[in-house]
Amino acid sequence: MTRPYHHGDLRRTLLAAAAEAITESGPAALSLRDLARRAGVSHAAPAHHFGDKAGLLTALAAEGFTFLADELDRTRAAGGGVLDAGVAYVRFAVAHRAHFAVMFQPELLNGSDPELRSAQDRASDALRDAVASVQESELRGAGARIAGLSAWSIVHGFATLWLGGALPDVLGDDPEEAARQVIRPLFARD
Amino acid sequence: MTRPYHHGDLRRTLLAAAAEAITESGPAALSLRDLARRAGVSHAAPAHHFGDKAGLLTALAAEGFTFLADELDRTRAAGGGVLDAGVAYVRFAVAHRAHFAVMFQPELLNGSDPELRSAQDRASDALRDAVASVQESELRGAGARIAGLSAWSIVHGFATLWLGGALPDVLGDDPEEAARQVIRPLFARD
DNA sequence: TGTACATCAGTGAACGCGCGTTCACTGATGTAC
DNA sequence: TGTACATCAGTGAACGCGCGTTCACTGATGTAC
Repeated sequence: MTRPYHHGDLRRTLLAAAAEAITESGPAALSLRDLARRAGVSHAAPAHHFGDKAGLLTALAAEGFTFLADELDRTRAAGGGVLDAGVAYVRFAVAHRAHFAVMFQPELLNGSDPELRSAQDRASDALRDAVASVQESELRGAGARIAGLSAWSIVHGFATLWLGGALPDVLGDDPEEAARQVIRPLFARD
Repeated sequence: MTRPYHHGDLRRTLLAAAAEAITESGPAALSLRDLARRAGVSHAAPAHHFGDKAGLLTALAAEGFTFLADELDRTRAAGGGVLDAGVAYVRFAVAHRAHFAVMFQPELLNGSDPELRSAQDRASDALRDAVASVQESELRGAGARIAGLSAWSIVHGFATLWLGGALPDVLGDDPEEAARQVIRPLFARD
């Protein structure tokens, strides 16, 4: 009946609570005490797992890069092309907006954290693989390296603007469908 | 010799201090008391001008949209095309990264502020004008509306990734030159 | 199967700090006459 | 040119609050024998 002394999986629970809190009001408003409250645990507990706020956000960002890599790998395994990878990127950003909000803000993170580093590496490998499938002709003679950055820029920009509510209503409610339309001009053959 | 009682242009000074503080450590770390310290003014003074933190960030965002519109208008007046407008967008983001960091985070702002609204309108008019100059053929048959969103997405994404330090060193030090390379595949004719 | 002990997760009281907000005030500026 | 007065920008003391951090502690778990 009563709550057991040991939580069991507090680290995971705190990360989930952090994602929830960030989704509600952004990373700025996050406090460790608030997370403890959400997790139903004493306010000093989070420090045991993450040390401080940057530690927690770093763990969240690492988790985000892992999720992103998973999503891209899955798309690739299913035989998807670059366009599908782009849509997968947007799907990830929308599904995990809290993670996404934190992943590219280095000032909030411990950039040297090994777990973060390795998750980032996995994600950038997956991105590179996705882009490697573009035919030279599809990007009008841009080198493969630049092609990849163009693709990354357009999907990242779309996701950011979508999440910021900056895009017009014409695009409809479905972010994946909207993304496909907006991204296509970069890739479509004539 | 001694500081005069009236500051003279405190509002402007506070906005500049805010931009400086945000550039250093992001919007999360911003406090009105810190701004007052930077401006050499009593800690209660900022409230006179902005009410609260959201008010100040809203004013900053409005200023940002105005700067962006100015930059785009200038480019257009100089006879630049879409590609140049894209580069101008990136130039703006890099030159005013604090403004840029705040402009697309609606949860930090008073979305209904009339000054903000009108600055946003000016910027989106300028964006629309820039995109209107794209030839249909240049975007492979995408409608003009979609074309504009593709262009906006790619430059916004590039700027965000550049500022987040996420892009590889291959691109060099000059953001405008790098932007031109990365954006070009969306527009270049075969 | 039982006991002892080390380890570790989480507690809860205490602390000092920086914050936003309020409020009666004071100093400067501009305008009316 | 001079005086009175309204207006407004900025002051500074006071307040209560939520925060992160510390620390001695306690309860649970796992392992050695």
